[in-house]
Amino acid sequence: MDNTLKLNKDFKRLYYRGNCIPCHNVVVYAQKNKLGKTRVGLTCGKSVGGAVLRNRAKRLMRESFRTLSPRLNGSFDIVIVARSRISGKKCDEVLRDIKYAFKKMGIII
RNA sequence: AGAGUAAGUCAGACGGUCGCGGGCUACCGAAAGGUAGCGUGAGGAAAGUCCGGGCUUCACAGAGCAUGGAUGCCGGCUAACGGCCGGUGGAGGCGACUCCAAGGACAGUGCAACAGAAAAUAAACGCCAGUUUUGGUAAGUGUGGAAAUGUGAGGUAAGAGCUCACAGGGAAGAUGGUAACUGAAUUCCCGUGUAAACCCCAUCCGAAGCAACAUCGACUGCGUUUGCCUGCUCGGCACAUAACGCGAAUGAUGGCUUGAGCCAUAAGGUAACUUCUGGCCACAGAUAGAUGACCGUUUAAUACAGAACCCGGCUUACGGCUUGCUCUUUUA
RNA sequence: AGCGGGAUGGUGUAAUGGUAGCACUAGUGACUCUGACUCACUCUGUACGGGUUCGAAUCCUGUUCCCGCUG
Repeated sequence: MDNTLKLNKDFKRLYYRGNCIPCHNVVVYAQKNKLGKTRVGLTCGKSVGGAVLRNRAKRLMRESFRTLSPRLNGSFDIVIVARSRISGKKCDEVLRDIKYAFKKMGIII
């Protein structure tokens, strides 16, 4: 992972201006940037569950982004939000959702 | 076989491919850092934040009183505790066993709705004597959570622990025990409950919390020194430059993990626990917060659940396995 | 993470340990030619689990949920 989004204002900018693709388990916001590297932020609200479930969801999202990252087409700011349905899901299903969203936005080829 | 009760233990392991945090070593690099190798990386509750302690800052000569808070049978253990162990007393269970905020109602104040004569200085109805308001008396009176020792006999004008027997309770305290307590002889019949109401007694307690706090640099702000308004004081203005001090907010680094530590043996103790000797540190230290994905083998390995300054407890959530003991039923 | 406060009908809000009250809402009836207003009646309760007490919304304790402060 190249870089992470940390500031609240970056998240707000993406929620306001970025393209939004909701899937079954996650919601993906994305926007092109001119930094030359891709930055990703993961959020996981309290509605997902306790600390164990939230950590698990973040790991699944991070892993699926890692498997997709060699196929990136340019540099983007991406925010992935976990929905409450993600608890108990396997890596395959999360990966499928993120892949579908990325393809639709043209992030990966 | 079923039901129950108590204690203990585990929380997956191994191999392969990719990936993440910290440490050590080597090499490259001016440095930041990078590469390679080695080894390591969540719990029994990490949770709730309910107690206690360490650590840090602030306050503080010392002692006492008052106010406030906490605890409350006895002995022991512990750094300390509201914790643990052993006992005493009480409650529950056929039993194994479990549970108990368990001091004081002869210091004082309060409360006890409704019902009931009366809820605490008992006497309204009643009974008896006497005769028109006086004495004696407490047997009886739909209540209530609680009613003034209970039952029987004697006794009497009527009655009454007034007397006796049995039962109950209080005082007293032999004996045993470190103590809580146990409760023999003797003696008395003596006005309720509530302290998780205020309170009294005994013991303990300064406050806040790692987002504490310390260090560093930069920006900006304020104050003083300085100049001017004016001879002085107060006040106001200027800070372009220099020095010193302070600080709400901001950033970075430290605090940060070796500790009342873990393991094994032996000894003391009923036990909690303590001590000796040896060994280990290969026992997490992240900072938007690291443990994952896929495949295979095996297994009882599934549930509850993720460290955030650190320890000792308590409480709550929850899967499996083992062992001791108790009760019931059936068979031999 | 560290602290502090709270939970009462559908909503808002009272209540010294002793019958849980008020307003709005909802329902039924009356009034009216009909509706509204008004009047009468009714329904719906102390977050959950234990304990102290004769008796807990209240006192004590555990759990759940919500809110606030520090950032």
